[in-house]
Amino acid sequence: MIRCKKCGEVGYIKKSGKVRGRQRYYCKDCKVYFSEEQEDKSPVAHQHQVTITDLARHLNLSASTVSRALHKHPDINLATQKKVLDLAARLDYQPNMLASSLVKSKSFTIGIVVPEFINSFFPNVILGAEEVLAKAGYKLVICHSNESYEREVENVKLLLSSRVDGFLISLTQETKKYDHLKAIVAKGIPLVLYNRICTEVDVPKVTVNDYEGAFKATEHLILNGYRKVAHIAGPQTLQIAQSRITGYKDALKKYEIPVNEDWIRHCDLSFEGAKRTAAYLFDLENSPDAIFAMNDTIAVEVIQLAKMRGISIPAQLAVVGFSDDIIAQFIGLTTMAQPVREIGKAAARLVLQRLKNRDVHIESKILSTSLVIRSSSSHNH
Amino acid sequence: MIRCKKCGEVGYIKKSGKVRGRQRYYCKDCKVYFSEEQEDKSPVAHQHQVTITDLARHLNLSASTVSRALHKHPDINLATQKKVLDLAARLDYQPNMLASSLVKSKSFTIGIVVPEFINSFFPNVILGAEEVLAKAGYKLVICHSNESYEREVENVKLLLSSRVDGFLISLTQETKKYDHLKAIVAKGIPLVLYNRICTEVDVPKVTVNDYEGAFKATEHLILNGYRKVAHIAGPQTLQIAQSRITGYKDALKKYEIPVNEDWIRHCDLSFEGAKRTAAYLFDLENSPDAIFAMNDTIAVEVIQLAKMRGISIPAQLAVVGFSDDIIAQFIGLTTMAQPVREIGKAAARLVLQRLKNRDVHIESKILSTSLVIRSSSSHNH
DNA sequence: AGAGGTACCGCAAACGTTACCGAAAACCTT
DNA sequence: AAGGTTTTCGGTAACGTTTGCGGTACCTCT
Repeated sequence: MIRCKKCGEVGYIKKSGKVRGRQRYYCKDCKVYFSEEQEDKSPVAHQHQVTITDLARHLNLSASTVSRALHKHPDINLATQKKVLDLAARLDYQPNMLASSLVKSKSFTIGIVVPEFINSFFPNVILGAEEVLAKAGYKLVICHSNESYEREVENVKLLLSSRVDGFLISLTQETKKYDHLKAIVAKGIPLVLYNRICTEVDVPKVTVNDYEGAFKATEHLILNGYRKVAHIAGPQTLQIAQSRITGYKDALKKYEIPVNEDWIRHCDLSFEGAKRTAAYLFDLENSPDAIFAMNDTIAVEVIQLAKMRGISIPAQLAVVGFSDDIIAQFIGLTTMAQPVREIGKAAARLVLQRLKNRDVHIESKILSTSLVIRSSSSHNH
Repeated sequence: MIRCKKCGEVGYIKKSGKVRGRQRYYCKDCKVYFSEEQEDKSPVAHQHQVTITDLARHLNLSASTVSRALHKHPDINLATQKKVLDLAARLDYQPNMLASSLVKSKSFTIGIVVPEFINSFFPNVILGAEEVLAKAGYKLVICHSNESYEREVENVKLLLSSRVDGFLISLTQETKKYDHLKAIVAKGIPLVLYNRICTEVDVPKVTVNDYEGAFKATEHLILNGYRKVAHIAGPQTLQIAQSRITGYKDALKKYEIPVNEDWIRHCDLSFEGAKRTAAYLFDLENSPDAIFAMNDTIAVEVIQLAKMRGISIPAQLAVVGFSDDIIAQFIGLTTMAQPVREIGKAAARLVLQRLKNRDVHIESKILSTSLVIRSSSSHNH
């Protein structure tokens, strides 16, 4: 039984609108609207953190003075500053970044989206980026797309909503549309692509010299006497996969080894995909005696399968990976090392530059790779 | 040459306060303060994202109506709603979470801090937590402390500043003080500890049955004929390290094998520390024939060193790890598997519960482990 | 044709900070 | 001492949203 607050007990109350939780009512006597009583209103706000106004009240100061004191503004008397700082420490005051970012329309955070972080590659990129950003007073918020295009788009939206000041993005293997990236650029927010890049958007990019890396990796196999070199490539959507294929092919051409298209197999970046592709190559009538894999994860799967089938490495089969993932050294995988940490740092430096100066065109950065020779491709190791 | 705006060209202007970038001046004629002209004022705000007020202006509506339309409030005419939604889509409107979190004093984000994420353990925890939280409409913001106590404290402060609604924390190996955790509890913000927990704060915790896991791992070694079982433990500060030691000792006791304190070595969670400790055990006059390592990373280092020294595994030395990290299967490491993903899920569920009902005491959750036997401890594998 | 109801929308306050502007008080000058 | 300076502080608007409350215009009954 709902009663009007003004005319007391009278029941002249009729139902009206349908607001969120509770209903609204109308009293024809008082000609007034009102809503249900909030009985479950928790009596005590359970999460009131200390605010600047609290500090001001305690010290008989204005909010602006407290704010300035906290920021050590020279206009404030040192004694007052000390009083404020002391109380802030005593009450464990934590500034509300939401409010401050809102008025400054700047959040001092950079959003990074990684497609995956089970392998050590992206975590290391993050570490590198964080190092540089921290020095510049920026925080890094990490999102991972889990190799899903939808999640990538969601992540971008989320970060846009959080009003990050800049983006560091590495694409998923399924990403074929780039509207979400273009939207970032259109809004004038600095964006840097790294590792998994695309050519469709005109922003600074950080990559390693994939072509050269693939070339050298393939050359290394050839020079070690392997003539039947296959390549397990990444998804066709990936720019880096394409570059590595070209590098692979060109290395073969240099040594006048015909390219066998059957030995170039695309595969997605899952364990199963890798295993399936490895099996395909093994089962070939004319099977290769060396495999250059797009990345270490795939290379490891190749080695695993080879072991299971009793194929000895590197006698019967040589394997070279890409990245020098942590796991590579444990299983003696020859691999093309990337300066992973440096990729993150470089990307971070580029956003910061862009943040400082939005107008000038900023160059992309191409880092170089280096071959780490281990036992999977050479008898001497 | 600075001139007073009011009295025109007259130079009666004297220097005054010292504000941020520019100076403030005082004109004794006009008796008025003013500051330098902002000449470098960029003519166009370079980052104005579309706001609700923009939409309102375009549609001749009030901000409140637009807000309600975006949230599909029933009070709004469907035609108006559609107009708003369409325009929002066309202009790629992204709600400003800063503002909305501010007024609702709720951010719908949970902060998770991990000590490290080079190994696959914590990334998987994150994946699990995210899955649960996403379903409940929460976002997860990831911070990593890099095994540094200071960074852990900083992370907590950062997350407090970001006004996260809850915390998921796993401690670093150096954490001995818990004031930062107590501060969270004092503020009434839900906190759940997982994996690297401590007993000093009374909050729900998620762990695996470390004692039992260690017991079984040790027992497995004993039952496979190894009598001289050593244990490389984690840092003494870690609760889980202690539990595992107890499990290890109790297993020995069960089979009436005397505990050799020389064979229990603490080590920090770095590669170097692990290697050093392994070397110590190898160099012992009476060296063990089996090692139960605190985690897989250490176990892997043990195996690496053994290989280098020509110690055959498992003939001369058996090794068992803990976690079933990705790497374990590649190198055939016997290990105690933890339901990693589940740890994240459980922790997430606990914060959510706590968020719903702040008063009731919430039970901690202990998940169970299972032994995965591979070639590092058994000839049959 | 009123009267009572409903559908739809706007006003304004609030969230916690920051920053511009101004002003009182304290401090120096002659 | 009187005026000029400087120091130190407060008022206030603004950032973009949300939401309670209230109003107008229309509709639907007798």
